[in-house]
Amino acid sequence: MAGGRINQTQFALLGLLDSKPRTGYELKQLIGCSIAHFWREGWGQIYPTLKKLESEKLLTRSVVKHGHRARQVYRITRAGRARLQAWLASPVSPEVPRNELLLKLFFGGIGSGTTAGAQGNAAGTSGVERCRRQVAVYREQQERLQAGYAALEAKLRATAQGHPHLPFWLITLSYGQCRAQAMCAWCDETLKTLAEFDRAERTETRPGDGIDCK
Amino acid sequence: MAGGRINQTQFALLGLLDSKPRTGYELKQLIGCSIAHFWREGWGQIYPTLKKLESEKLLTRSVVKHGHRARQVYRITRAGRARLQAWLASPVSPEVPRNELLLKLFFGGIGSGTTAGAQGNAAGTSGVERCRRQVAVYREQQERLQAGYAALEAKLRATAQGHPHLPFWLITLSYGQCRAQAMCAWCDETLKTLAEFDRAERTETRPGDGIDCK
DNA sequence: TTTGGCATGTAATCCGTTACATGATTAG
DNA sequence: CTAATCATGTAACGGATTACATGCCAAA
Repeated sequence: MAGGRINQTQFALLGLLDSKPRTGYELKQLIGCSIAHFWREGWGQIYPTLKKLESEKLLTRSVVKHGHRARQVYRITRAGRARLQAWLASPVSPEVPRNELLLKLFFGGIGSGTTAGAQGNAAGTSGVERCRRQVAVYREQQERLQAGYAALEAKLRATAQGHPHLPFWLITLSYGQCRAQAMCAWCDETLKTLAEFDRAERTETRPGDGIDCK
Repeated sequence: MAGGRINQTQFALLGLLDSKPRTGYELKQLIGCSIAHFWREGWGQIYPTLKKLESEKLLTRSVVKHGHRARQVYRITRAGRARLQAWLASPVSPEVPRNELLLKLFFGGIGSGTTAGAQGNAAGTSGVERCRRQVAVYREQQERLQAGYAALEAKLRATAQGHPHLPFWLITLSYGQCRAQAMCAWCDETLKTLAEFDRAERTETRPGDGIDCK
C-alpha cells in the first residue's frame, strides 16, 4: 500500500521530536497514544530510521545513563527542523489506498458455486448474504471507532486543556469522526439496497456475463 | 502500506477472471476502468502473480496465436474458484492506513521557525496558514473525486444496464461518494476552525510545550 | 513511415510487518 | 521472587512501485 514512496516514517519522528528530545521507546509510546488512529509505526521502522536520520545530521543522539542502562536520546537539529518544515508545507501525495472491503463487495455477484442450483440461492451462501455480513461487520467497526474517537477527544480536552497544539489534534479526530459517521450511513443505505436486491434476485437469477470496459 | 499481509493482488485477479478468461494486459485495463477508484495494480505485480497462481493450479494458461503474437490467456480453475470463494467470505483484515494529510495537520502547531518573531505570524508561513492550504487542496481533490464517481456511475448505468452485478458495482461507487461528501463537509468545518484559531493566535502566541501522553 | 496501442515481462529498490533476541529495572 | 515494563535492536520476509527492456501490429 500504500507502499512505494519516500519514507514518511522519518517525518513522523521528526515531528514528534520537534517539541522535545526523546528515545525510540518513548516515540513508539507517543505514537501509540497520539496519532495511532491514523498512523502506526513498528520497532523495525523506528530504530533504523532514527539511525538514518542521525547519519544525515537531522538528529543528534546523546547517550544518557539511567542506572546501568544507556538510553539513546535523540534531539532534532536545525537541519532536521528545516527538513520537517519543507515536508509540512509540501503537497500531500495523492494515493489510492486499496480497499479490501470494496473489492469483496465488487465481487458480490459471484455466487458460491457449490450450492448454485435450480432452487435459487440458499440463505447464507449467496453473494448478497456474504456482502451483508461484511457490511454489518464493517458497521460495527465504524461504531467502535466512533466511540474510540469520542473517548480520545474527551481525554485530550481534559489532559491537554489550553495546549496551543490542541486544536490541531482535535482536527485529526474530527476527520475520523466525520468519516466514521458517513461510513455508518453508507452501511445502512447499502444494507437496505442489498435487502431489496435479495428479494428481486430470488425471483429471477441470470448467469453473470463478463465484465468489460468501454 | 499497507504492506505486510497476504498478497491481495491474487484475489483481484481471480475475481476478474471469474467471469471470463483474459490476458494480463486485459486485466490491467479492466482494473483501470472498473475498480481503479479503490484498487490499483501495476505490471510488476500482475504478471508474477499470474504465474504464481498458475503454478498453484488456481489458473490455467493457454497460448493463443494472434497474428504473429502469442497471447497468454488465463482461465480460472475450480480450485481457483474455491480459493476466491473462501476469500470473499473471510473477514476483512482491519487496517489503519497511514494518512499523510492528518500527520501534517497534527503538526500544524509547529511554526515555521524562520519568521517566528515578535510581530506575530506572517501570513503564509504560520502553521495555521499551512494547514489551510493543505485542507483547501484536499477539498478540491474530494470534489474532483465526487465528479469522477458521478461520471463513472452514469457510464455504468448506461453501459451495464441490467447487468446482474451492477448493483454491487454501484455500492462501491456509493462508498466513495459518501466518503467524499463527508470529507468536503469536514474540510469546511476545519477551514472555519482554522480561521477562528488564526484570529485567536495573532493576539496571544505561546511557545508550544511538549506533547506527552498519559 | 511513424506513432500509438497491444503485449509481456524483469530488475532494483524500498517500505513495512513480524518474529526473533536480549537484558535491565521496578513494582508488587 | 517474579512479572510487567523499559529499552534496544536485527533478520527475514513479502509486498508494491517504478523503471527498464523489448517488440509486434494497425492506423494515420
